[in-house]
Amino acid sequence: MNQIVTRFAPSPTGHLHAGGYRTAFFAYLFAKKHNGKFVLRIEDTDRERSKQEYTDEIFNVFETIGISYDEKYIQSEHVNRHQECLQQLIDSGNAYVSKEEAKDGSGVIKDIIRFKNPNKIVTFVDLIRGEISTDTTDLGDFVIAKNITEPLFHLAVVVDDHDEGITHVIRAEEHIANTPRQILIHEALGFSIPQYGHLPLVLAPDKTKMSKRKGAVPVVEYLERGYLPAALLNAICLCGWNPGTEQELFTRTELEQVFDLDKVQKAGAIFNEEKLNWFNREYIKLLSDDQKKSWVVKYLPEKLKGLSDDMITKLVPVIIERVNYFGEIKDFADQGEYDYYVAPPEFTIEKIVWKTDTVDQSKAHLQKVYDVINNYTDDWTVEGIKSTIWDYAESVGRGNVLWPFRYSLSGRDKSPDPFVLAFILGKSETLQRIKNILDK
RNA sequence: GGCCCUAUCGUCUAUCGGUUAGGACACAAGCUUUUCAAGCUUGGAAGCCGGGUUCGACUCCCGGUAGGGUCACCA
Repeated sequence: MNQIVTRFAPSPTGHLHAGGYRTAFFAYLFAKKHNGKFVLRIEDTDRERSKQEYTDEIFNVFETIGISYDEKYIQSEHVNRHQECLQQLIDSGNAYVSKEEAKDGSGVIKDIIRFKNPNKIVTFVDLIRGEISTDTTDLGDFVIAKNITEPLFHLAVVVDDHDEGITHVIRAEEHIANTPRQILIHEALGFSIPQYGHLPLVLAPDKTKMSKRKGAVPVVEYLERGYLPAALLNAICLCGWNPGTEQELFTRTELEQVFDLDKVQKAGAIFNEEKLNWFNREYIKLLSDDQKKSWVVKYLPEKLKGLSDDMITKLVPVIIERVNYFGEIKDFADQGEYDYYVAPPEFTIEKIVWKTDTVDQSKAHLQKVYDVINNYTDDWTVEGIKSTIWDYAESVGRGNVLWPFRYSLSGRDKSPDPFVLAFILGKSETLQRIKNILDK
């Protein structure tokens, strides 16, 4: 059996969102699964709308997310070949030049090239949907080139797919209606017809097609927000596809082995960002301490940049614990969440009390904590700090001691527990902050 | 509107004629060595409608409805 060759053929006319990249991943994964090749082709025949920055963006995202391609093509570099095939179609009577008024309103009469439609029923077996039949009579003699030197989409796609040896065209559902036309051109050119598989669309939250103002988050933006590339890939692949088991977390290798088109969904799906968050948290758990630290450092908010390296190292687990993606660190920082690591907090003395305690009672507990810590000489670890205070807290009520202790360090109703805070802050700063309250 | 595609919890989905319709995310409640987070336990939550076929339909067929795609000198 011939080697399978799939391709992803985006037009660089805008940002690609989850749907676009999902198409790419599925084509890539299908090729990998069957030991085939994956081709990336930039379809930039529309010179006016194509932008180099979008082409660059596609390459960058592929690089970042780790999708490799065996061959790369720029469609516009093949116009000579397209023209050649166009001429061949004209010579064989499968296409003809038509003098028509330009559609731009200028009233100019120009030559456009139309395909001579044989007006027949075209049937193909879609890899995902099964048999699809269309009466191409409805299509008329469709346009395949603006003029003899400017071939259009349908012609270019057919010629390139053939020349690049594409055996399986895996693309989005919106191309179903284009397929009969392209099959007709394949036949007219004497090319063998590839297999087609049309993926369902990734929808906006209201179940309609995505657009800039409706849920279409560019994949680069997810990457910029600090989602792990592997998590993003995993989440996108699980949207509209499942392995047939209850496994949801996959390594790249597993995906390449287990993915196949037969488990791809037929209906459109909404990409769920909550689920993406979950995937990302799962992937963060898998990171080494060093990796975690470098991600945190990369997204470190301005106000924490003066902190010592040692303190940042201690802060990493605390920060990561409550973040879905690394860009969220900034949101927490903006809410003042990390202020108490940088400087002693403002506090309201009444807030040190736990439930029914009085301020004086709470201060008495704090004084005890102060003394205990002051006399503590073992290693300054979370466990050590905890064990030195635990017995006292246990004897008079944990909340009665721990709440004022924690509040004196953070000045906030919500924060990590006091032992972790004390550990991060260090002994002298911890004592100083308790003293601040006692002196009030 | 024509043609084409699709239809299970809020979301992503399992089920390939017989199940208490399963899982995940999200949500709620409870538990856990103080708050938050995490973790653990429990819970609520679905077959679009109507006809067939069949001993038996979420599953097969037809119709309706709804949603989507496409009808460019864009891709």
